Amino acid sequence: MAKRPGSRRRTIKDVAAEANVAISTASLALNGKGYVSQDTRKRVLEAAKRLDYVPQPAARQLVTQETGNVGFVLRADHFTRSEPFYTRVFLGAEFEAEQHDRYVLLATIPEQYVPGEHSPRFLRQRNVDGILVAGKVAPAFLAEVEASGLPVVLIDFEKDHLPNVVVDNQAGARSAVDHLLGLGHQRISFVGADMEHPAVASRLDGYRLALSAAGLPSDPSLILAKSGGNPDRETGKQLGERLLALEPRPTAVFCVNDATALGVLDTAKKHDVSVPRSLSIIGFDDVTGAQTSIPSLTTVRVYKEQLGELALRYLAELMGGAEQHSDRYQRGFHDIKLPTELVVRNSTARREGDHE
Amino acid sequence: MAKRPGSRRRTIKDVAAEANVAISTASLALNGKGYVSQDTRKRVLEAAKRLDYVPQPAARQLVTQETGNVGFVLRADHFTRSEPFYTRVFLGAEFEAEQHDRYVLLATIPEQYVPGEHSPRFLRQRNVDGILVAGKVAPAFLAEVEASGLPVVLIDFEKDHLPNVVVDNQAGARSAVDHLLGLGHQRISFVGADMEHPAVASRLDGYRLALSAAGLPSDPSLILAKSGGNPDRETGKQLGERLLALEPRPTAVFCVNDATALGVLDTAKKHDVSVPRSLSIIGFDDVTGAQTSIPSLTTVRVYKEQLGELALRYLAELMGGAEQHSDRYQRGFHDIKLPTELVVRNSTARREGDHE
DNA sequence: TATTTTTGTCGAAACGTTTCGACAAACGTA
DNA sequence: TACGTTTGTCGAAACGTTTCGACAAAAATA
Repeated sequence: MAKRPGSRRRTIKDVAAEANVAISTASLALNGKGYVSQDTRKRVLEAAKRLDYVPQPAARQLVTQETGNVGFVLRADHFTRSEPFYTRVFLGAEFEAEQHDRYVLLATIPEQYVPGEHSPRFLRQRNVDGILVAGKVAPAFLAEVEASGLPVVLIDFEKDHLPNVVVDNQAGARSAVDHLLGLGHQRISFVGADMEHPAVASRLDGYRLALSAAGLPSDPSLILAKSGGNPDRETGKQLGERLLALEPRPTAVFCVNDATALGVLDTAKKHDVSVPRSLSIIGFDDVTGAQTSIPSLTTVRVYKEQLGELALRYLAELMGGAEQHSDRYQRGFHDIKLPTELVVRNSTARREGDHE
Repeated sequence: MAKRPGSRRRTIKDVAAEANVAISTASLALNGKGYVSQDTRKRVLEAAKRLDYVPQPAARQLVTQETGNVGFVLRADHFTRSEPFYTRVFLGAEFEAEQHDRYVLLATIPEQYVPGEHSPRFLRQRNVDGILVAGKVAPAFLAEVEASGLPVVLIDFEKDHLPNVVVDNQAGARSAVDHLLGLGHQRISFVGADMEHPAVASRLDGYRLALSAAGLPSDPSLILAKSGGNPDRETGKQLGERLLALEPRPTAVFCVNDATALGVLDTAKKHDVSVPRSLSIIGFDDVTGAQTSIPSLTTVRVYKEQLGELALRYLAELMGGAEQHSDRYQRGFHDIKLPTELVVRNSTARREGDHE
């Protein structure tokens, strides 16, 4: 492990010499390309191992004109928010990148993005071969990325025709509301914010679908939504007040995410409304706080690491050979939907007085 | 902004041609090295700007034998914990790295580190010129880093003689306890866990120092500490129970961090002990949740981004010219202590019945 | 058997920078 | 004036890889 101070880094030249072949042959053998006999391949590989040879990325990059890096961009406020959602997505991407022998360069951009000023450095320097964009970002940024001509995959966000990997929000929401319906609830509210966000919109769709599939009318007064803003705990608290004021009061509520669900829970506690006895609450995401709240939160689990993993794999496909790439393109597989899982905890229960 | 599809990337050769100088001269001018006349320097710079020239990192790396990258390593569980402490540290480092035209490669390691198996890829591939290590990590990892011979700076953690950047925990703790003393409290408890952690130990030192400076005896029964474990909210809840059981009950408590402080607050609420009227609570770190808790938490603010910034600057110094480096070394400036700031909110108050 | 195709190996060129050494002009100083 | 030093510029080498084209031996085909 320890390097002798004077020991030069081994190069492919050393390996070639050790294996008694030409440099080019060594390269071929190492990369499994072209015609190399069994015997020499083995000799080269052994020599490489013996010398502890590690190829120098810079040299390869220079000739292949690829950087071996992918960029990962998200909004700073998303990255530093207390629920490490995107941190997990990033780690998933980083993990998968390792399999592809690539590095992930992280860059954050502000919510209010100004193209020239806030552009990620690797974009200006063209130090990446592809880009992952996680979460909602300013349109101006996406325009810039598109203009760069680099392959890009969006994560947890949709825009135009851009390739993306998203949670199956609609199906997830549906499973949540179906769960409530199965518990005998009929008057089920929806709580959410930032309705323009595609993910939020899909979750509302799922809510509506579940209700209509159950033959229930869709009552607009049950849909409590702030059109702008962020679906955070504070918003949940506020909308929780409106929820409790409804007449008659809903017996269950589907919240657009766990943060708002926890906010609604706060408000319920404040007004001494027993959860889940008088009110069932269900969230979405399965954040860390969902397990430790009192009561613990029934929610729809999202596999965050997998989101990053799949996105990177997709991006790798777009970057590698243009053939497969256009294949996928032409077959119209532009988005990948990641299934969710309903996690039943203690914030939901059979409707009071309901007899199965 | 948009690249014409067929347009080759500009090279220094293009710039040289445009400015009518040799490639070597262009390089000199661009990098501000050697002797270049005012006039030609200007011509080269203008040509570069006109052509939108961006040097290709790989080519430079190949000749300088530097990677231009620094590694940032931390434990996965630290990175994904819900308080984005290290995320902020990372962003600070990344920001500063930009000034030095370097990229930061992030790698996480597990708590139980096995050298061969979990080694960050950039360490094996030697794809970094220096390493930042944030937070507590396994000794085996640090040994590996040391053996690699790469310059390293620890952040928020101390080990042996390794250069580090840490919060001035002792002074911060002292300011916290001084604040409580100033409010008339005399019976002040300490709540913490993971006492072997250098930062925790320093905070306890600060606590003791403040008390003895005030002429108060150090009462061991007031020090509630789990020796192992993590100082998290759950731990705070548990130790909170022990705190409230003390006879006579302390009127104030200094918690080793905000997470435990919030846990103590939970317990106080549960037992209907009014905060801050009957019990003053003060934390450390100023996490996001400290502002929104009820009551909001008085705490010691830590400048997380600055921690990363300073660490990277320090590392850059160690990587750049060996002269300055050894200078600092020999002068013994191995650690940098970052000042804290007391943030007074609503969880601390004058001792009941105390008259200034 | 004669010819083409496949297999295996090699030397050399290329990628885009920095830096070394050579050289000459301009500028000091004796 | 003569000579050393500073200033300015340049060509060429070097960094460590991949890949191209040449070549020959072996194998397949006619």
